[in-house]
Amino acid sequence: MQGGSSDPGSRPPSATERSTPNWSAPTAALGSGCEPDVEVLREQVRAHMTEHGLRSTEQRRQIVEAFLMTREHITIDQLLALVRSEDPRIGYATVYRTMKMLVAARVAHERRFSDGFARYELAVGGTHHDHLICLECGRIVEFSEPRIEELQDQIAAKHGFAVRYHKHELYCTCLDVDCPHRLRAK
Amino acid sequence: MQGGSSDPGSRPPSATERSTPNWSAPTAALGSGCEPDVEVLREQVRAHMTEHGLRSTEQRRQIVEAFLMTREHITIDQLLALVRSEDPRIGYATVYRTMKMLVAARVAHERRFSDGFARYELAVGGTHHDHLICLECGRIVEFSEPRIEELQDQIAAKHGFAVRYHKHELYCTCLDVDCPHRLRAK
DNA sequence: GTCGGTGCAAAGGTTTTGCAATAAA
DNA sequence: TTTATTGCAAAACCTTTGCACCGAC
Repeated sequence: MQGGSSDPGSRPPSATERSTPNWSAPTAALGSGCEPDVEVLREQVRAHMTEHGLRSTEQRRQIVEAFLMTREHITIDQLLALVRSEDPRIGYATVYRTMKMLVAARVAHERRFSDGFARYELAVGGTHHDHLICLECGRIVEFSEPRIEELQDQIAAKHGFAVRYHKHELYCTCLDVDCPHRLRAK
Repeated sequence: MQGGSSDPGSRPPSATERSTPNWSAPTAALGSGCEPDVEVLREQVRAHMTEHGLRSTEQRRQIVEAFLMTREHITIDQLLALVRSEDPRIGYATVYRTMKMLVAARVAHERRFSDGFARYELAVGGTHHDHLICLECGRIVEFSEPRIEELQDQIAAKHGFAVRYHKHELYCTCLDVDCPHRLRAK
């Protein structure tokens, strides 16, 4: 569905309207219990920018704020849509560049699941985790299992390697046939 | 086949010379002990083509044979280089299309590690496995660990999901400082 | 006034597709 | 002859980059 975009000319010309896949709704806020300490992250951004002589612009502020309010694995497109609702003139490239900066500041993690879109999540504490992605309802759930990490290290060692980082993604379907999140029938 | 050009011009014009990364040498043959039953796979291809009314062309034969002789996780570029050494007129698109066919015939598995290239491996029996990729020497080692699979299922179930497929990649470095495969110093 | 940031367009890099020519059945 | 396949070029697709103008400091 194209046409609805509030600013046609600001995307790469060849790109037809991108449809961010059903994975992960772009909701900006969520009210779960455990809020990561956004203030700490905000301060981390500030420190990084000062340290590197980066300037504080209105666009950056908006993009960073939109991202910090997010509790989802958000795509560039979703983030762009969010900030454009406040200022339609913000461009793609700025969002890309700002997210690169946030990754460099260790405030965001970049994830690439198998749908071709980069996604960003808050880098909360030292929490390492992996992901479960539902193929039906698009939910992305984080998990961490020390026993798996342990087995990984053993496997690597057995072959003469040490694990530096890993990628572990479980592509799933809902067990509950009536899952309210389900988007398409199977 | 048209076009007399023996080689240049057969790639997409914008593409500068592609350098397949250091991962996985394109060697066509290898003499390890356990040869997968290539004859079974060949028959599977034949059956698939008959069943779908696909025609047997010289190009397809060459590409399929080159792939079946492979014991590595081969990229399109590597495969193209192999078949071009026999017939320089074979084009990119044909290799892509043939590999898609082999995946459909369940003779090849497509893998995408995090370097942007699709890789193909023989689909031997029902063997499921995951991969360990060395960041230094480029080796790709297959592993399978039932205890991990089990934990995965438990994790998914705990969240109300069932695993359909998964991706588990260990990016490693060699433990042996003098690893003969090492390509670059750390 | 400097120099980094922004927005746009164009380019990168891998994969896919449209099309006219070609060849398998 | 009919219809699938080929090779080429161009397009698709997400991301990055070049550049002129703009704005933070």
